[in-house]
Amino acid sequence: MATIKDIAEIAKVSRTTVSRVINDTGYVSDDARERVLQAIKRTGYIPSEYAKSLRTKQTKVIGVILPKISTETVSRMVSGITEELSHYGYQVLLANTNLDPVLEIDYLKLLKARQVDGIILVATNVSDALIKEIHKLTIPFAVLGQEIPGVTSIHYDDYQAAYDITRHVIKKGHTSIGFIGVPEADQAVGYERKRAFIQAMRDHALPLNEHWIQEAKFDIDSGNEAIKRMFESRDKLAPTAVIAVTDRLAIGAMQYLKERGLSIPHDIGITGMGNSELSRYVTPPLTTIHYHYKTAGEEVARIILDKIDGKNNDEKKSALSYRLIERDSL
Amino acid sequence: MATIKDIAEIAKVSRTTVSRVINDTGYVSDDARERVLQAIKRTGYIPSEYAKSLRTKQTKVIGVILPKISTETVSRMVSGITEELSHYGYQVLLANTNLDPVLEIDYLKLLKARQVDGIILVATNVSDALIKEIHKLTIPFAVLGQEIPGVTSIHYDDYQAAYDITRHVIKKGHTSIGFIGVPEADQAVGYERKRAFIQAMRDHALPLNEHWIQEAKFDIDSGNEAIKRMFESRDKLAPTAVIAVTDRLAIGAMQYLKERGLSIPHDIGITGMGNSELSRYVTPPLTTIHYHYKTAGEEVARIILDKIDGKNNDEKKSALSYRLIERDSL
DNA sequence: CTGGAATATGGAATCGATTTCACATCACAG
DNA sequence: CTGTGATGTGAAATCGATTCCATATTCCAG
Repeated sequence: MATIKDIAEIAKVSRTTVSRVINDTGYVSDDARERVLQAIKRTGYIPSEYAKSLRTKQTKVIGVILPKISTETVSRMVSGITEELSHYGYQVLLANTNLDPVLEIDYLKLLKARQVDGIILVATNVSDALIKEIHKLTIPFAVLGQEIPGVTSIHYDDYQAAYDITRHVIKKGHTSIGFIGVPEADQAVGYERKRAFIQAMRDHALPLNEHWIQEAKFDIDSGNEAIKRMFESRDKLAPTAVIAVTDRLAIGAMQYLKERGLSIPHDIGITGMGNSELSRYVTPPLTTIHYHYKTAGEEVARIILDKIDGKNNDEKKSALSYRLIERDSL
Repeated sequence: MATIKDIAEIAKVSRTTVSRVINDTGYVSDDARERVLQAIKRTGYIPSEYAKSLRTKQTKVIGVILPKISTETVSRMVSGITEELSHYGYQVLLANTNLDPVLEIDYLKLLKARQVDGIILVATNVSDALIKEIHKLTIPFAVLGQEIPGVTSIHYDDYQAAYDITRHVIKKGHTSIGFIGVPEADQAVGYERKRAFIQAMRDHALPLNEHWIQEAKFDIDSGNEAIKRMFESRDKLAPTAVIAVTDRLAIGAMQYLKERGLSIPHDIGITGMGNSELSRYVTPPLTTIHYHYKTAGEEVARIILDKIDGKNNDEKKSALSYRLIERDSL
């Protein structure tokens, strides 16, 4: 690999002048510029980003920490992030934690060592240890998907969305409504959505049957098992509609209902949340909430860039919009 | 941010000794080591990766160029790559080209400037310009998903897989078989799979109807339109089975067939390729080919690491296994 | 008790860029 | 013709680490 020194020698100028040509700063005679440009072309010289970063303290890299890349939600967010950042010459250093909370903190340190210009955390569960570590950070930082006190974050209005969909189900005439949630450690999906469901039911003076409120993990099978528990509870009563906090959960539940010979939405209605691609192509298509994941990625990228530029350095919250998508499952 | 110089001053030793403690090399007295460790803890010092890389010529970063992150195939591959690399302390710098061939080459240069230790290209269409650029590369390089002459690559045995599924359809008793492909610029999915289909038909002395061989793009709607063209050809004949080169194409086709009131697989059978999550949950579930995408990611990561270690520096091809998954759509 | 190996430490060069500063030349206004 | 601002260039410091080499001390074998 050629270095700036080689170019300088070939072009018979100093390294300083080569640097001036590359960065288009200061005064350079046409003659010198031409010789440098020729030398660069001949050697295929590319300036080392590492040496540059060492000197300028700018890396043009944003670290992105994510829980698991191979989910639709996350990959759409990342897609938005990379697209937006690339417009400004920034690149993304990925850190995939695979849902391991220890790795989350490790990666935070690793990214610090790489002196990335900013860090975006795509969050699901947020441990106290992580929050502590985040507050120690001195570089621009933002969270996507959850709300963390004192930290800039883009999150979905999970409460309102879940409230809306519950009200929608009620408006359709249902009074016996089941709920499939996830552990409350996930603030947004687990806690907020459940709280909204319960509140909406109370606000409409509808009864809450404890057997009808089930907790599952994030996968499809888990949704299947959760609704099974609902139907096999001793009191032999079953809801006429079920709200699942994710599409996959809803789809798992639909499997069970079909196996049991129940017709959707005739015998029982069901709704999901997330508008995954899956939700559009199952039979019947799933009524769900559409979140603008990619837009959220773009948004958080812009916020980080603003912070790097020194604008907008204070904490900021923003909730992204959603919309209810009515299909045939309810 | 504290630097090695600060630590040296606090611990009253030279920078050399601090470096020795950090990297656990050479001789350091227990006393000195203790003071350095204390200083590091007190200041929260993290060595700069940039400075280190500049000196050692090792970045511990692998560049990954991909066409589009938000597809299941790619995100599963990336998941395999990051997981495997993280075991060896490597990180991934992502370059998302969003299917822009110009960006592919730009990113290749960008990654070179960052002096990544190796580059993995997840490929769909491979232009000649790109191949030329690849051959100029001096750092470890591997391709995932396509075969490029003279370049280490992991690819799927697309020809054999497509041949197998065609034979499978024929064995089920079908003789009038349609095909939905993609442009042949995509060597693996477009060219090889089509070639295999045609060969299998010939080998079984079955007729090829030109109206029944359609070309589509990669999305679901495109599959819908392709089969529509098949059914609306003037000769009024329709195949009794259709092979689509991707699951999404197959799913688009299924939509059309359902709208037309045809029963799958009774009136017409259909198959996809890829075993996307979608394929399992559509109705009826899709017969398809399962590829081990994540395993492929792990495999290519290991190959790159071997190359970095100097082992296995020569060109290498390897084809990953697949298996036919029979479901109810055929 | 002496010489070589093992232990311990630091000075200084180095990696490849940017940036500050000093200096040289030139043009032109007054 | 002289002073001043614009133009052009390079020497040297700098960023934050690693590493080679020199040097100092200690230890033990012969």
